[in-house]
Amino acid sequence: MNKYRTHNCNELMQDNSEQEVILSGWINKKRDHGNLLFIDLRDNYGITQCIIDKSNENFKLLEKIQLESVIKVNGKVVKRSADTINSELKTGEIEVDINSFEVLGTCKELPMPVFSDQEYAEEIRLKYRFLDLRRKKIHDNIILRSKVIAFIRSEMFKLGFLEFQTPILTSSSPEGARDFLVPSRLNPGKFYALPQAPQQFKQLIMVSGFDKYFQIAPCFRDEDARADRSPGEFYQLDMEMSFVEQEDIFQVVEKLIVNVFKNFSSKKLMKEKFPRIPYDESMLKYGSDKPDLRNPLIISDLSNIFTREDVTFEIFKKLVKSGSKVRCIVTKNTKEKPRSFFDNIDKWAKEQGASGLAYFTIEKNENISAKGPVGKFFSKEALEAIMKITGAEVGDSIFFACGKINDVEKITSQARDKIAKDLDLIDENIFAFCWIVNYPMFEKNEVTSKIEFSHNPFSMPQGDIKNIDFENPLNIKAYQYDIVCNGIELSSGAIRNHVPELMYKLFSIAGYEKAQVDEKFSGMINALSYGAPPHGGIAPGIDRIVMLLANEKNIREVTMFPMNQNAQDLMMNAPSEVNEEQLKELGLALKLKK
RNA sequence: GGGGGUGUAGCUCAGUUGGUUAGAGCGAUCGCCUGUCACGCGAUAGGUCGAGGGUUCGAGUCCCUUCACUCCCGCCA
Repeated sequence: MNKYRTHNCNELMQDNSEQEVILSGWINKKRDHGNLLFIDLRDNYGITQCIIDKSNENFKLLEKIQLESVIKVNGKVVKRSADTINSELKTGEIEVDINSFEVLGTCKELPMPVFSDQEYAEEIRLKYRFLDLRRKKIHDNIILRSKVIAFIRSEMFKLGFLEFQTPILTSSSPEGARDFLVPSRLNPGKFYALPQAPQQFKQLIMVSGFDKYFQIAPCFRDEDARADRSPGEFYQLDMEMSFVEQEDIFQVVEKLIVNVFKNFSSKKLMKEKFPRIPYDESMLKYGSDKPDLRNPLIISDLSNIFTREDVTFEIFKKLVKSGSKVRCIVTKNTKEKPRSFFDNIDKWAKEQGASGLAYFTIEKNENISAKGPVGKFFSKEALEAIMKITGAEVGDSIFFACGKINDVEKITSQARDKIAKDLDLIDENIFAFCWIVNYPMFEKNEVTSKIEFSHNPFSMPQGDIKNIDFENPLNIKAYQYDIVCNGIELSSGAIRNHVPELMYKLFSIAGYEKAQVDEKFSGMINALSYGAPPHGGIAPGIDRIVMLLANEKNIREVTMFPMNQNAQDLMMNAPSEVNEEQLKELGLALKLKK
């Protein structure tokens, strides 16, 4: 018999009454009646109420023990009387009458209470993460994460995928995020990089003939944090398949995601076959390539309206003439909304750094007219044209933004979220997935005017390889796709370019010489010239999937030992300084900015 | 790199127009209490008001600088 316990803290029931048992766990809560003491004993599985009174020689000792101490109790299971049953607890029909106890782990005065639903400052939670993780909500989140990952593994094996590990110490790559660098002792002056993703390795696995690969892969990117983005490291369900087209990958991933979300959440899926939205359409209708499809608001382009003679909104007309765009959002039946509703949104837009949002409400007395600060600038015919383009009806309001296309996309995208929130249009009990497809292969850097890869340089361009229009690279689309859920980017993937000549050509457009490509991507470009199968894949973010399933807004709530916003681990004191010897051995000297 | 929010007891927070000795709940310590499950009751301890500087007869409160945490922009193929 195990010396610490005969049962865990969640399994004793009426059937066990009169049994002598041993339980071990943390003291979750004490209720001391002076001559009678209740102790809620907690372990990973649940809580059992234990009881002792002054007739027991241990009573005085047990009374004094700190919460969160670890103790072992020997006692007898007794049925509770009907009026003392606690229906909140699985073990609420019984209690353990303590005979003797032993302290297994003492506990100092707590820096933060464990048994409480209160929220605490992030700093203290992270410093004492081992205490924070005892708290029910986050404890359950971490267990959920484990179950989700186990489920995904099992589904992937069922689908015929093989799991492989890829190197953590690898080479730095010029594209993408900043790398974490690791100095090499045996090769002074040279550095490994931690992988931003196992991108090249998984393609090499395909070239090696393994057909279907997956991995719950750690990825490292040295970029600044956000609520849904851990600094430093995160996990992807990395996968790759040979001899597939885009649609084959969609089939596999849709099935997997639908299974996972149905299994681990009671929320409904808006559609089980995810809508496929071309990138250009998404940018127009939602102003973003990660639209929240729970939000019914749609953006329309009204630039042409501002070239009409019977529209006299001169500021916008002037901007449109010089190449700016006008985009708008229609809100249904908002004519009764107070002036403050509209002004707040305009004020909010200014706070976001935009020049504000113009608005009016469509009315009809004898004729169609527009009510609002800028309503007078629009003729009846112009309003009818706007209504035709946007689908707006009498009683609806229209918000306008004007600016350079990137700026106007950004502010209308944010306004779409903001207005929907203000009008309470978003159903929180839905997961709305979609595929964003047909990404452009290249984009122009606004600052340098150089052509750059817009996503993944290894993606296959669309169309007949022999007839791709390399003269107009910005028109080339790629077999590149993202999954988006409720406005959160869950993953991106692509059909890869497995043709070396084509790869060199695309890299040359982005300003890379052949020799540079050979050097920077030596492993892969070399492999592609020794019989590479057509292949493609995707890499859904595990942390974000669990975050959605756990209904959390912050990724730290589903990460066991996260770092803070400045990429510091407050519990382990990482990163830390190293001593002179270590630096010397690596051939490094520090030259810090003061 | 830039912008916003927060910072008062171990924890969560209140603190009025600048005005006496900075408060509450939880936690801790001590005492009372035999059916609680957020047990109850009483008492005690606990404060560099994030730090530094300034204005003022007087600063938790106003001003400047700075630090920490956090959210956002940039960044994240």
